[in-house]
Amino acid sequence: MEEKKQKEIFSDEMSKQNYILAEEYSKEWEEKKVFETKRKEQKKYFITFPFPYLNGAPHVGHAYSSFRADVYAWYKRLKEYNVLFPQGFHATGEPILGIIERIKKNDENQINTLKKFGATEEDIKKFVESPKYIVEFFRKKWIEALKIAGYSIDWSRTFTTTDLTPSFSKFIEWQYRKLYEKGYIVKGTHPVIWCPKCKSPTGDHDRLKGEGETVQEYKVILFKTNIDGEEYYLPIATLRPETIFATTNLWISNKNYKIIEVEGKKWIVSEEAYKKLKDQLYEQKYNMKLLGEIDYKKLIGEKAENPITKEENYIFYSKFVDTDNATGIVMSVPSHAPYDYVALKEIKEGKNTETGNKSKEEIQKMAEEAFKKIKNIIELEEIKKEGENIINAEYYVKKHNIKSIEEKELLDKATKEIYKAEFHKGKYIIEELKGLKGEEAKEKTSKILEEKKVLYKMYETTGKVICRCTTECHVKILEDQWFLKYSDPEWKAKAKKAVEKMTIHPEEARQQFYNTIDWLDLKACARKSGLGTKLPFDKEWIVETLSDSTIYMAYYTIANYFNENKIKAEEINDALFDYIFYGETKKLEEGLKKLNVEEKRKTELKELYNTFRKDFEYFYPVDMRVSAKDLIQNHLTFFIFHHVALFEEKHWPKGIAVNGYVNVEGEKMSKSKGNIIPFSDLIQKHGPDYVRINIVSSSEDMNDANWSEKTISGFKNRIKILEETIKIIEEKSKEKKQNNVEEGTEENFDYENLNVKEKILLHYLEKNKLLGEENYEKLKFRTTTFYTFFETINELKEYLKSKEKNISVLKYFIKETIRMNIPLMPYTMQYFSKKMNLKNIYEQTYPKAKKEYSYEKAEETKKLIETIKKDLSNTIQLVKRKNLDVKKATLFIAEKEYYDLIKDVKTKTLKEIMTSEKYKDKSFIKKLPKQYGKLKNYNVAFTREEEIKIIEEYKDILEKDYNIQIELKTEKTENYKEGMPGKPGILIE
RNA sequence: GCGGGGGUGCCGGAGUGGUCAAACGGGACGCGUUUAGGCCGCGUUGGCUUAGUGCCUACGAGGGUUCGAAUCCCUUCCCCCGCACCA
Repeated sequence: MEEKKQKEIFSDEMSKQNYILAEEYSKEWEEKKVFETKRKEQKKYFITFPFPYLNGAPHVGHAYSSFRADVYAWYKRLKEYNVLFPQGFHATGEPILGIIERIKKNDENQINTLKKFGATEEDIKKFVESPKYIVEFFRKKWIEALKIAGYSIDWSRTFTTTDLTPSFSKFIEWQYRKLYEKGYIVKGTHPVIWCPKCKSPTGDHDRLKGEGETVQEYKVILFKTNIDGEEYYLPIATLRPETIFATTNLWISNKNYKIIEVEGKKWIVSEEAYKKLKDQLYEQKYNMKLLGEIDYKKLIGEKAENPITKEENYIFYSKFVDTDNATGIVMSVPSHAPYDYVALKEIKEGKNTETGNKSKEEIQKMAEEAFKKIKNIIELEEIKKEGENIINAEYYVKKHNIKSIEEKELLDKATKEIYKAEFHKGKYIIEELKGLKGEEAKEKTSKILEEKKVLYKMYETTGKVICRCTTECHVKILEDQWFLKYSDPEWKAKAKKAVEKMTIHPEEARQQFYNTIDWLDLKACARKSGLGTKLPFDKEWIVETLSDSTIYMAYYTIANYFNENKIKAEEINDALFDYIFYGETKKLEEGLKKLNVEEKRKTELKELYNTFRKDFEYFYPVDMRVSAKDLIQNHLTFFIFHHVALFEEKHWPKGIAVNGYVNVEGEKMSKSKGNIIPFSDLIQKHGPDYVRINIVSSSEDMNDANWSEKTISGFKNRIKILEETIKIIEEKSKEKKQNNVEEGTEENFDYENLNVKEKILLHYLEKNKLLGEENYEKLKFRTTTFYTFFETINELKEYLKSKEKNISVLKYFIKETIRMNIPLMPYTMQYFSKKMNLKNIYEQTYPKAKKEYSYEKAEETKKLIETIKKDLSNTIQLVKRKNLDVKKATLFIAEKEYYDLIKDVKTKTLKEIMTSEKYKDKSFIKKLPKQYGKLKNYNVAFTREEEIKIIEEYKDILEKDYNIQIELKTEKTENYKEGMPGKPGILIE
């Protein structure tokens, strides 16, 4: 607190006031334990927000979702629910260890970030000693920030994952043993992008280069060859095995190759390939062994046999062959691969530099021979149009004007294009593949090759991937990996059922959940490094981060007892968890028996476990989980999966609300832009309520929110209006007290005797209550704010322009407005509540809309006044443009007959009206024929008398708005300006 | 590539068949209030026109359905997000 005081940087007095209120009330609420929720008779509402990761302090990005959760919690409290809103913290996994690593390496970025969040040099030194210090540091920051910001969190139930909370680890172990028993956890192998130096999978965020690259499966096909009388195999690697029907030659690089043994055959592969195959279990699966090395020169100009066509293909060198890609041996299909086409053409033209043990002429001759073999096996309509015998690749090479094998960019482009065209639109014209589509041709070819036992698989990255440690990565197949079996159809079906029954805001998100459930496959659920709980049935492994954060909400229901030391982690076991969550009495006895405690304690514990069971039954399921949309594809869906796997249907989650991301001043947040504002800075500068309402109302549904400082003024200005109104009320009641007049309450205004302005004020108040509630319910807080705050206060603003103000009405209006806006600005509303003698905000309810205050002509009255205002301002502008003084406006109410006329138009013909005696002398009758059609649809809401009365009443507001004297004339006088019903004539003087 | 969501005024964003030149919020500008600033009030913010009016052009682009489309259908271009062992 001390250091905070020093950097008082409030944007203005109002922000400062708000912060001071926050300090006062948050302390008071904490002391009174206002938000500590206990089981009671009242209906409950359990709302959660995903626990934040403790590798940083909260920033503006966290503010949005978490404020949404809190606004909803406040709202449900106003709706008389016993709201449970707990908050834990997350520390499982690598990131915290990552911080330590980076500090050790003196990473400036990291150190600056830590300092930005308030860490001192001392702190940073300590962080290196143990992750515990980092966790403690950030947890403190988080709790401080959330408390001052007015979050209505039950802190008695907080905890941090990992073995920092041993009882939680026990809970995770229970979960995993259960899933294992149910067959939802299985062992298997899995290819990952791997850093050989770090000896760990290299995720997107760990990459220096190659973000977004994934694992790709190459087909490896054996071409038989004979060198020095010995049989060897050249394993070519390809993504398009179906083109094997049109090979002309093979490509190798100019580096020496390794000779390896695979399933008893001698393969020739690049050195890099050998290492990769080793990591892809070739030793285990195919008994791979390294035999020796072979000079690439020996291979050039030799022949190898295509296993399908049995044709002999020459082996050539080409520059484009990368020994670090797949096997380092490539089959050449010049008809369908631009690289092959250009490379072969170059050799044919004698541009080849590496001829091995052969002469240049020999190689050139061989190339000529190979070139003759080029033939299309896939036909493309658009190329056929150009001419019969055009080779597809040739066409694309010409299209891009590719001259040499060096033009990599163009070649890549051409390769992509031809592949796309052939895959989607190509027709196979060879016997074996006739009539097949792209994917089918691939499959069929693979099948043939498989039968011939010349087909293998190899994994490669889709592009170069370089680890942060600057090592190049490749694909490794992880063995004995633990997986969650999200592929299980029954499990999927259950998850879908849960989604079906769930309340989801916004509704569009539901489809995304279904898609995710369908798409999820085996998911690795354990890793070897990082913080976390050990996998109970295989202690080498640690339960992976995302899968240990799926059902922890259940732990909240009992966490307080562990926090209060009523029970220790040793005093719980699987059977007892079973009892808490399933209520099996048998399990209670069984679990207690297993505990290594005294009998006396067992009796106490039995009592306690009964309480746990009751608490769990009372609070579960989760009623609403509020989170950002990026978690749909992972966490939130896992949350559903694990619940349906482990809990009874009545305890499945009931609601999920997702929201967008947060932009700052219209820009994406990013470290490089430096626009990640720490939460505490925001609160300090603007005051918690203004931060809250400003960000929560900036967006809704899945749209991205925006943090903009400018918009805060809109809230402040309107709060000022409320303040001023309260001041008016206070002054009036002082006056009354001095005069011994009894103070007015909202009950003592007589609705029937209120004037139109007041009725309208009340009408909109009641309407906004209703609309506010409707939107609160759906977490559409932007719309909520629109009604409960802007619209409501704008109405008030208009009313305040009146000369005479009904204090009782104002009092009622203010009280109801306060109640509507508690979730959006709790501290301010608490302050106003005190001033208005209302209860504390946490004891209040959402104001019920009073039907009897709805005023049927409200819309019409508003329209009438708006029309007059618009006409007045238009006319005044026009007069002013002529540089004339504007002092007075006279409004002429249309003649009485005009009102009759409008009625007549609806029922009578034009002729009848024109000839009517009644309108004979009236000037407006001359215009009637032209306007007849229009007038037929003209809607007059009021009688002449009503209209006069309304305008009379609004005279003061009009005078104030235009700073002009207004006179209302109901008779035709000098300078008469003709108007219409609902649209008086105007004379400006 | 697959899946999801979008393209509206100076900006953010309402609007999903007529009441739309487009709510609401913000910005800019002008006027009023004020010693001044802030706040507040009024107004302007596609073009032309006008004592409170009328017209034209507009809701990514093109085409269609309709008496009538920002809103429905088709085509097309563009943007954002996710695609896994990473939290």
